[in-house]
Amino acid sequence: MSKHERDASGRTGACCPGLLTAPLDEGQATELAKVFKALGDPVRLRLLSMIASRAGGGVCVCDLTPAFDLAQPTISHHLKLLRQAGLIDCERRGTWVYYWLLPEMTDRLAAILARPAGQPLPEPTGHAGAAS
Amino acid sequence: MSKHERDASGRTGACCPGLLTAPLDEGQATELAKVFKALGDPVRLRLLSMIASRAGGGVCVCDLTPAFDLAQPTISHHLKLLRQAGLIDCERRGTWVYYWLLPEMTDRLAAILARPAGQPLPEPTGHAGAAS
DNA sequence: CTTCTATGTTGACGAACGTCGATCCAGGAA
DNA sequence: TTCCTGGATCGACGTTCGTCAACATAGAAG
Repeated sequence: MSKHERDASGRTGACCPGLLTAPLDEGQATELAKVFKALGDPVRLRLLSMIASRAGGGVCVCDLTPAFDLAQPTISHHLKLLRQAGLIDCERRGTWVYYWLLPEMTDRLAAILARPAGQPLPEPTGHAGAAS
Repeated sequence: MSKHERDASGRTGACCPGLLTAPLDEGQATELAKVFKALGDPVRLRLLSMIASRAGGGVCVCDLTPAFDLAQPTISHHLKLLRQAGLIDCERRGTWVYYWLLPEMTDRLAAILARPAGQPLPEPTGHAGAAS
């Protein structure tokens, strides 16, 4: 089921030291954008969090669907996108299909968004007083 | 310039301990999805990385535009989306407009995507041998 | 075999998105 | 003032996305 259809999963070419330290090239940006785009939908975010927070063995689709006011094919479609983004994987066990998180991808995103240590935070020029 | 038009910047209601530990509710998901959607475009990712990697004082739009094969209004539009997502802010200095990163937002995203410590990684039930 | 249930797939529709040309606004220079 | 330049806004176009109903598929149970 998780055969050859991952688009932006494993290899990025490098370890991606973060997009906050050096401008990333077009290829990296395109690949990363696919994953972020997969996260750019409330339904998929909730699906991912429901799957990720169930730490054991995987979550059955039949547990996910009733949490939404959406038709079953819609849920299936969102799960497919999350899978193609390399964020989750799935397996059929008898009648049901179970999904689980691929923490490598979320780890990678977290590392990319985190700044090295305590980046200088370039001397507030008078602005930067935005978020609470 | 950075007045009242941020949509998903500051307050989330809580500190958001991460979407990997507990299923997030509809409101949190909707708000988070706006930010991830802003990151879900290669051009915006490159813009953000170019802005973020210039640690001092901000980047002029005139330094950003020539890096893309896009018309100037398109770049302006992408910058606006990044600003509405609370990821960057800008200021006019004379003739030019300078953009800079709002690290609070990227910090928040990184924290949300990171798992608490070394999450159990739920005893591979036979699957989980997917990636690489 | 047939039947039932749980999911994935297909095709279509409206809405949102990315892009552009044209235009407008803000500042600096003459 | 009038010009010019950097950047934002507007309106429109084609593409992509989210959603659904209909259908297809995979196992389990008769």
